[in-house]
Amino acid sequence: MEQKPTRTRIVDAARDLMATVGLARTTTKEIARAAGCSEAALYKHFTGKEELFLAVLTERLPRLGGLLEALAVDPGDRTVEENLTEIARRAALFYEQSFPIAASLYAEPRLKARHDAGMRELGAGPHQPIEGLTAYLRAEQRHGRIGPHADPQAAAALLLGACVQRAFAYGTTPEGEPPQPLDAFAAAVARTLIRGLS
Amino acid sequence: MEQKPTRTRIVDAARDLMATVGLARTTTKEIARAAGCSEAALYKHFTGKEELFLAVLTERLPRLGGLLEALAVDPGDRTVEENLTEIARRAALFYEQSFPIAASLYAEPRLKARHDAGMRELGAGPHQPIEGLTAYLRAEQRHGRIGPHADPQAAAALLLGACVQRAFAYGTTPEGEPPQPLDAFAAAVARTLIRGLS
DNA sequence: TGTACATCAGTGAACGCGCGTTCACTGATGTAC
DNA sequence: TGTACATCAGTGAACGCGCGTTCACTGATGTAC
Repeated sequence: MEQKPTRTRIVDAARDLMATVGLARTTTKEIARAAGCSEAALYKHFTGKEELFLAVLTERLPRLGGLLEALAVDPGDRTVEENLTEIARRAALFYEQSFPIAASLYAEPRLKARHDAGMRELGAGPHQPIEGLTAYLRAEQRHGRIGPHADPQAAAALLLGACVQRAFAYGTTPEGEPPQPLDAFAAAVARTLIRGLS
Repeated sequence: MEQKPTRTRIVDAARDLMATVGLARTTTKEIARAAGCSEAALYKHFTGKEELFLAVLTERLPRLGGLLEALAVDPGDRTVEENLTEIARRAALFYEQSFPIAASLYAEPRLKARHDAGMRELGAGPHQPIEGLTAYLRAEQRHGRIGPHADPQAAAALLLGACVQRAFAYGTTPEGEPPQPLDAFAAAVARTLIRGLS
């Protein structure tokens, strides 16, 4: 049976523990146990625990970039509502996965600051999806498929905000299940954003 | 000079440390130092550290309930857009304050679970603002001030989501300043939510 | 009034534990000649 | 081919430190008679 490289197993193990037992209880001992190596082995691959966590954050957290940039370049032949529904669907999934880990960084501001700095250097970070979606909406606006007086940035903040909020508010229910299935949620927010309250 | 009761000083000190140095570095030693008492004194008022944190969460985190429920009962004589702008303003301020602390609970799922359970018992929690805003929007719908086919729940998720997202994405910038002043942000999201993208 | 005792908020010093990290070492693999 | 040495991923055991918690104690206040 094929064995992945030790470094990979370590980073995977750390990521899994962060997602399940939380940053505070992700100790070197537990990481080593889950990765099937000694604690000392961690220090062959990382200078210390903080570097290991940074590796998890940069190498194992999903990105949302792709879809948004692709759409901004070529909106395709789907309707705006179809596109926004798909974006909401993917964004909600993305935040469901990444929010718990990203949020836990608030408990360790030093680690968070280092991660934020690293992200900024790559031009990434939590503001990136907003900018990507804003760019897509501007493109649609140029094509005349959304109104000339609409506010793409506000619209992007609304749509992605609803997706973040879903992860934030419903990681809280007893068994963590949101009140509304993903597809219904995505369709409802996209539709409401487009039509407004009139 | 008047001296506040020791318990109050302890909870205040813990809250301040959680907000500044983060949950992980809020140690009993630092709390005692900031409160101006001995570490042993903490255990005269709380059975342990976790109980102290729960006290901070239930006694020192702001609530958003009031405004929303008041509006649901009596929408007043302001326009829907004026009301939503004010809601967005207050919600953004609310999340700015409470989000960093609430988020850091993801690092300590055990503490988070106990807090969530306590909130649920009080009928509170992060879903409460959504329900409150949904109720307000339904009231406006009955008054005919928003369209009969609009989706109040989706609209509530969008508006409050944008406010959460603001706290989440812009706690990240180098000096933490959002790109848009609060009032402009609130006006833009309220306006966009009402008018849609047409 | 004085005296004896109870109560209670708060303390200084210690305790044990679990944590991140380091150390001397091993055993497998590669390489020079 | 065999031999001597270098390299390197990984280990078991130990280390020191900082943490949350406890303990025996103090001093102020209240109360019964």
